[in-house]
Amino acid sequence: MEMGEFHRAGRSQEIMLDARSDQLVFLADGATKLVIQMPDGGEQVLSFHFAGDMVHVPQRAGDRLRLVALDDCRTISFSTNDFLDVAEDDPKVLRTILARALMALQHSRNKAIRLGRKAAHERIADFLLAMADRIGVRDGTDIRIELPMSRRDIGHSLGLTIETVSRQFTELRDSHLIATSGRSLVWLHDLDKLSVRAGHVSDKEIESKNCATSNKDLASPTMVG
Amino acid sequence: MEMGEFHRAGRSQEIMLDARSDQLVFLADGATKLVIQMPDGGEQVLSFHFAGDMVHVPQRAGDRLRLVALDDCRTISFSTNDFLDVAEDDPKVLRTILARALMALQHSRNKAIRLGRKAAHERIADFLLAMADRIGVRDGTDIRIELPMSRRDIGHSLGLTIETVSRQFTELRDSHLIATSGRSLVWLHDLDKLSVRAGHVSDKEIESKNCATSNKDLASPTMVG
DNA sequence: CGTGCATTTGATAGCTATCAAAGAAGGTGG
DNA sequence: CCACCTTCTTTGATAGCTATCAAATGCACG
Repeated sequence: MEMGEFHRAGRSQEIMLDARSDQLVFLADGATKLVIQMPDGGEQVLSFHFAGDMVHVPQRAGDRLRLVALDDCRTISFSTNDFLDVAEDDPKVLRTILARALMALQHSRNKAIRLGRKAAHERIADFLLAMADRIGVRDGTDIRIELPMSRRDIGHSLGLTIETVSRQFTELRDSHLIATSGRSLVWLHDLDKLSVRAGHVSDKEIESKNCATSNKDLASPTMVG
Repeated sequence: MEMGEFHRAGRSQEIMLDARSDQLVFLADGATKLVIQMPDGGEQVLSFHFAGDMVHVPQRAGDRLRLVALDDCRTISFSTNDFLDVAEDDPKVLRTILARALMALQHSRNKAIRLGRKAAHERIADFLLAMADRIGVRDGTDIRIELPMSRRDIGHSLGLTIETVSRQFTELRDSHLIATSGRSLVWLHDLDKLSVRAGHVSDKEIESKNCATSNKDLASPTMVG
C-alpha cells in the first residue's frame, strides 16, 4: 500500500483527491466543506469539517463531489481500501474508523432533520449552536465563534438563499440573541433562547431547566455541517 | 457476549431495542422506518429500510428515536459494542459493517441533498426513483412499486405535508409519468422524465442519452429513505 | 484610498403549510 | 356478501414564508 497523500490548500482551493477509489481524508488543520455540484448549477454543502475530523469521499460521485478548503489547511488522504487493508492487522483502528463513520452518519441524520423542517430561523439557530459546540470558545458569558465559511456556504448547507441567511442573522441581532463583527465573528448571548428558537426544546423545558440539570443533559440533535 | 435478540413486529408496531447501548439491527424481512419525535410533536423519518438492511440506532437519542415496522418484519439486534467485540476476530466482518455504515452515510447525505433543495416535485420524483431502485420490479415497460409506507410517512421523510405529497402524486398522474392503484401500488412509466423532474439530469442529458449510454451510467444521487 | 466582492436591505411573486371538507380504501361485524 | 365505520387520501381556498430580482451598503485587500 502507498502512504497517505499529504495536501495543503488555501481558502476556497479544492483538495484534489484520487478519483480512482473511495478516499478517507483526515483533516490535520483548518476547515473544509464537502460540496456537491447540482445539475442545475446549484451547490449543496453536505458537511463542514474541522481539525481532527475524518471525511469519507465516495468514488461514485467523484466528479460531482469536491472537498474545498475554507481556510489554510493540511490533510492526509488514503484510498479507503488500502487503508483498511493495513488496518486489518489492528482491530482497534478499524473500530475507530467505524466509530467515526457512525458519528458522521449521526451528523448527517441530524442535518436531514434540520433540512426536513422548513423554518429558516430554526435552521440558523441550530447551525449556530452546532458551530458553537464545534469551534466556539467562551468569552465572558458569551460563546464566541469565528465562522470560516461565508453566508453563501451557510445557505448552501441549510438549503436557504444567502439573503434569507442574512435576514435571519439580522433578526437574531435585533433580538439581542447574538452579536456580529465583520463577516466571520459571532457572539452567542443566550444559548437557552437559541435552543428554543432551534426547536430543540420547548419554553417549558427551559423554565424547569433553570433549577435542575445542566444544558448538556438536555442536548438535542445538533450537528456539524 | 449475548446472542442477538430476535424480534417480530407487525404494521406500525415499534421494534423495542435495548436502550442501554448503541444497537445494530439487521432486518431479515419486511420494511421499517427510523423516526425521531420532535419536541413540537412533529415526526421526522430518518430512513426507510428493507430486507437485508442494517440499521444503526445510537443510544444517545434513545427515547426520541424509534424503529417502527411498516409491515410484518423480523429483525435481529445486537449491542454495537458486543457485536464488534466478537467481530474483532474477523476483520472481514468489521469491513463489511464499515462498508454498510459508509453506505448508510451516503444515503443520509443524499437525503440531505434532497431536503436541501426546496421543490416538492423534485423530492417526490427522487423518492420514487429511489424506491424503484430498492423495491421496484419490472412490469412490462413500467416499474411497479408496492409502497409499504403511508403518504404521511413519505411526507415526514421528505419534509413535506401529507397534502403536498398527495398533490404531487396527482400531478405526476396527470402528466402520465406514473399510475397508481389503491394506497400502495405505483407504476413508473418513464424513468427518464422522472429523472429530469427529480433534478438528476437536465433535459439535454436525456436527449443525448438516447443514442449512447444506459441510464445506470448517468445515475445521480438517489437514496433509500 | 479605491476596487471588487460579500453582505444587507427592500419589494414582489411563487410555493407550500394550514385549515376545511369531501371522497376512497380497507377492515369489521352482522 | 354487504353495510358500516374508521382511517387515509384527495381536493379546495387562503395565509405565510422564502426565493427571486434589484439596489445599496460595508468589508477586506491590494
